[in-house]
Amino acid sequence: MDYRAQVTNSIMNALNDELSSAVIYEKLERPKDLSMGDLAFPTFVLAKSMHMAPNKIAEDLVNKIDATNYEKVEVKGAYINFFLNKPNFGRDVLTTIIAEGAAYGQNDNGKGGNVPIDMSSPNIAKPMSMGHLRSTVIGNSIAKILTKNGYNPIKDNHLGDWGTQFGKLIVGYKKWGSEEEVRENPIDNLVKYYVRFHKEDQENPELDDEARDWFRKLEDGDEEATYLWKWFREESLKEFNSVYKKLGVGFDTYNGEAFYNDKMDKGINILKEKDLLHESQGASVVDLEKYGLNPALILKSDGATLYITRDIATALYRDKTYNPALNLYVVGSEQTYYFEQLKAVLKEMGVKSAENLHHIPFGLITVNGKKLSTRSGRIILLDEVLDAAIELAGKQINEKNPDLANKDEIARQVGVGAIIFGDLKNERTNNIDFVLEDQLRFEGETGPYVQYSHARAESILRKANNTNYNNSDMLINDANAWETLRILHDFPKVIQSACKDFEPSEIAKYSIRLAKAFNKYYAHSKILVEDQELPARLALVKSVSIVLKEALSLLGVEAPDEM
RNA sequence: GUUACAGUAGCUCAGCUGGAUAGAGCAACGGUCUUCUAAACCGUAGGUCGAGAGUUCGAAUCUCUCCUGUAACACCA
Repeated sequence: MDYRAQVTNSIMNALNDELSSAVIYEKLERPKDLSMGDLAFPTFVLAKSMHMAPNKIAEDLVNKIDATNYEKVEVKGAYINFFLNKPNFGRDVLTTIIAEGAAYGQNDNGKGGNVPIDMSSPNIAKPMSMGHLRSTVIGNSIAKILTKNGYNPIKDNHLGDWGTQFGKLIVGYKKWGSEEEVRENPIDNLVKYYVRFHKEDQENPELDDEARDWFRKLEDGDEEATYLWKWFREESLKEFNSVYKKLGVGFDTYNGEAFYNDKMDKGINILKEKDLLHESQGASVVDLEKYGLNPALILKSDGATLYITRDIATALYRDKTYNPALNLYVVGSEQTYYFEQLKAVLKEMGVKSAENLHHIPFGLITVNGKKLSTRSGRIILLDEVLDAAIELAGKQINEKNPDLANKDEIARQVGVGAIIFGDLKNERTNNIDFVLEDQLRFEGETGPYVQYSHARAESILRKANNTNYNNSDMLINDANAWETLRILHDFPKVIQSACKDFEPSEIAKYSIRLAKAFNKYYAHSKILVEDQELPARLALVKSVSIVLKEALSLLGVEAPDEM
């Protein structure tokens, strides 16, 4: 039921066509305070045309409004405040949620359209750091939100498994490495070679030439180079997958950069056919002046490809394979300019999905204000952070709920939940200066707080003798429950908005609002009391449980029934 | 230097397309477990919304200028 439309109608009927219903609908606002009602109409807009003071307009108008469907309609200053009929509203909301269950809030706006999501994308032979967490977790959540909105997301782990760094890696491995070392501890040792390479090439710049040679060999299909590349890739993936498992994230495809290695000619040919490629200082560029952008470098002066060459191939492939409704790239905000260039180049090429290409940027993670970088050794290992969180969650369980069954698994859900939720709670684009203690908080507005609220709801349902709320009249006469009911009603709207903005934080904030309202209700009203309203109250608790669990699920966070 | 993004309580952040006395969470101080999980709830304290102009009935929110911070800016990704 659209209560905003109902209020709009009430106002329309009291007016003489001074405003269109669309304007009224849009002008209606939600008062901050419950004491000011549920929806409010500010009369300022009418002041000019009616030549009256807003306060006077409000007083006149309220007398013409038919208030029978409301608890009451009141004037306060220039505002007309509508108080909805709480029992009816509550019954509507609860009936809907109980009937729809986890599907509550689902819509079909996406009409099944394919949405490839470029996400996670760790680099082979480098450890996954907190930066990759962001792309992984944001992409994963957006995929779930898209599904809830009727799209068909395709999570693509666009592995960084190609590029000049492999030349460097091979040089490093051959000079200072050994097979045993890599077998024993792949990523640690590969990183060691890589870091050493960067240290030594400052003294011996000819190392860079060697690295370039090796990368050329790799591109040309040289046997040794290819063998090493494959091996490094395989070992790295093993480690990545254990982290993904811990996080509970999966992918539909792992089409890394190498996958597109033999698919780049097509893009280059289109560029040539359309005469978009120009030579500049020995390299090939596309001029983007009409977009207000610098030229995009497509081929290096030695003819080697670049990131963008592969991204063009990727776009062509996705265009052909998926005919995407949306084309998403969850990549750090430092690449915003690059994606503007990519989009412009694709537009010039006439690639269809360029129009629907969205870079979904997220803020940088720093330590003491400094950027992370593998080669300098300034890095936060994702796996270590997750383990620290899981360990702490385990400790908390031993203190608070020592008899809990399945402790390890729940510690994982809570610890990982804290990290994921912490990442998704705030606007994507905020930068984060990493402090471990900040990540390991389980109180206040955190993932565990929301999980705990859900577990409390489930606990009540377990203790209830019968949960036969299906036959309930769903009528609750309790002011303490009102805020919770209102928030439950908002869920479908929040799902749409989060999808439109590609913003998981909207879901996270919503889940906190709901958890907070429910905890308040829980603290002020006794639920398990044998009276007439018990079934309705249980329906409310069940609804809270359903929606909290679903909200967390949209974030990629699990909701244990006990913790 | 150019461009982009940011500047709100001690700290971390919310404040939707401008609207009613600027909100949370941490941290501080105080209160609430013989009764549904205290990872909770309730209260106290804490702010010239970076500065200044402008638009408007009305600005943390829109426009401009300035200050500060971060990032990007051709052979990395």
